[in-house]
Amino acid sequence: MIKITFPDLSVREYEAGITGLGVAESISPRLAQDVVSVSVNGKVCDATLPITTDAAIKLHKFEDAEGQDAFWHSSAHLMAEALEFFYPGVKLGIGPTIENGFYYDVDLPEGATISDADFAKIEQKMLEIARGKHAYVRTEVSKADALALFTQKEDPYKIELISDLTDGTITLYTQNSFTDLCRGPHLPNTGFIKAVKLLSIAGAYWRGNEKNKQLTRIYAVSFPKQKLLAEHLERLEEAKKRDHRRIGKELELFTFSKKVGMGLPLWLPRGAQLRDHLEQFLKKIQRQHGYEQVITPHIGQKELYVTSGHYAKYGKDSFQPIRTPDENEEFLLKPMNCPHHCEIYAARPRSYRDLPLRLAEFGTVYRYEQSGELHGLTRVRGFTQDDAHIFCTPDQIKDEFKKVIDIILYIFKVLDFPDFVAQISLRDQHDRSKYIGSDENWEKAERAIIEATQEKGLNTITEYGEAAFYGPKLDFMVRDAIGRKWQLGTIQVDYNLPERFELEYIGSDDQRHRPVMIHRAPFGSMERFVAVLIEHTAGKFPLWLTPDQAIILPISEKYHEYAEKVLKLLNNSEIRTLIDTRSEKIGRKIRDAEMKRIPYLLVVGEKEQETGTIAVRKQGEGDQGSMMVEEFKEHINKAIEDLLKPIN
RNA sequence: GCCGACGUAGCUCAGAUGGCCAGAGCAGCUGAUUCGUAAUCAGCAGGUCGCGGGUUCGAAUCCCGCUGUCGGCUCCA
Repeated sequence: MIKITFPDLSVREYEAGITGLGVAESISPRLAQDVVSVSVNGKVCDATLPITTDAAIKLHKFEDAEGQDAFWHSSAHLMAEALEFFYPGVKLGIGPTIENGFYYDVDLPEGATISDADFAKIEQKMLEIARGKHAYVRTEVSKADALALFTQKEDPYKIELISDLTDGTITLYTQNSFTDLCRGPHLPNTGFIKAVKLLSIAGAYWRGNEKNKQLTRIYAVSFPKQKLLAEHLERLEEAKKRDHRRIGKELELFTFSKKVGMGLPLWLPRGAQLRDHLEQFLKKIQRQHGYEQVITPHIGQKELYVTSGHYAKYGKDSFQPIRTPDENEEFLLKPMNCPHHCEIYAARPRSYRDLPLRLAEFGTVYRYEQSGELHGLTRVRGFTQDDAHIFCTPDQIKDEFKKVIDIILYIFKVLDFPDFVAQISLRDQHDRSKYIGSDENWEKAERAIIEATQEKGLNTITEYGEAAFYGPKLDFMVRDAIGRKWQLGTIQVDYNLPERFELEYIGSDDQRHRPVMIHRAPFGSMERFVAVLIEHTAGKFPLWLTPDQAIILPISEKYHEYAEKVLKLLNNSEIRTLIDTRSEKIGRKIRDAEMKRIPYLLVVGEKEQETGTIAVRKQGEGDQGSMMVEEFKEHINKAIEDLLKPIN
């Protein structure tokens, strides 16, 4: 007999060799139906794996992250089997679980194609196999046997994967007619899978390397109940409604023009107004934090970027140089503001007393993003960074860094940004060829970031290989409506540019020293920030409630006098008022047209005149009831305050 | 750049298997209606069917190229 300990620390005894499933059955048959995997001493395993010694276990259902992982991964195997059925000879890459479902990368046989028209039959086949309740059978094999199996299947991808594995740890899983190299864990059998939906198809490079062959990636999702699938699809639809591209169009915030060029946003009056609010808000914070605004031109001589090192790194993949009548002259559209700011720093001798020097600019930059990269406002070719560069002494770095973190956290808090992830991006641990600058400086910079975040008590994740080519960074990532992560705020330590531009300051020791530079942009870019802001505030924040857009609407002339009185009482210059009376011939048209844009409709009629109130209707929310004028005044002021919150 | 899908009036979309002068709703314009309040009534206007080739007696509908958008991959100073 062995002792099994449950998460609530209760203990039960079982025969050695009991499986997780067996344990579940001993508790209740209903539970056994739902158990998809089990953690044994913290390690997730098949629910059918015999447990031979005392152990602490936790049973996982589909609802648990661990359960979901096994469920979707098993579904990937199921999809692979269906694909083998329709595309004999298909070669398989990898088929992992992802955040919302799973995918399988496959190399279709010569000449074969797959498109969304094929999805239905594949789904049908998967369900057909699933209904057979085939067990997922685990086998441990030697490396040689595994290689032999996939050599026979002529699958170069699996062979490559196996080659990287150590002998003795290799397992295969088989369900029905299909065997795959896999670590597991898996569902007890295919019968758990009751609903599947293939979502999309995409090209994906083998092992994520552009130089490798491009495989066909098929995204899908599956559920243990049809209803869950329906709900999932429903959620996806709902999320699409919050897409900033859609809302931006509906609210007339921004647009794009084929003629102007792709990835070059055109801000419409209201979008510009919103963006301006944000700029004013940030400018004010920055003033309080000792930043000084500067303005620099949109172009710079090629030489500037040769000096900065950007030309060598990005020159050929950027907008190409602008020629002038002078053959020897070449200018580049600025892809970043740093070099210009370096030259401002270098404009005169600097003393340690000048530092930290914080130069800020809403600088519009142009980057030639690959055509397939463009995406609404989140990835564009011309955008405005809320940029600033802090020039400081090496001992000021950490402190300055922390102050920037404060600004970013303050902004996120004020704008009620939900979940963000603070990501520390460091060098690739293996390949250091893509970075410029000395190891020593890199290490100093990396340490400064890590310490600053620790001292700020920031929860961070660390990504290796994500650093910029000139230095490590701390990024604040936020998700958009459909779950994609975007980098918004960013802070980067840079030892390189000061060196390349030979920036100096005279220290208290009367010697020349090299300053350190911190790049930072709390919003990241106005475009991306507005995009994410729109998606996060859609439906809850009166984005388009601007102070001049409330309307007073007396229902007819006979109540005009009372309406005048109401107006006087409201007496709020922030509220634009429109009086609709027939005598003034404003009429229904204005009303109808304005209705769409005006958040509050105030109605004054007989009833109101009697009770001394006004009727209030709010766009999209219906009647707010009759209110005393003073009450409404408070109400509207509150709404305006909410709107202006980021500005004050 | 790569894989896949898509591209019809300002917006949302209809237009099997190629064939009467390309349709609807909303928005716009004109006029009527003044109606407790997001779709009042009548009329008008609005489209090189993304662009360019080709097949055909005939193409928005089929083929090719280009371009843009969307979903991914790679990239993201």
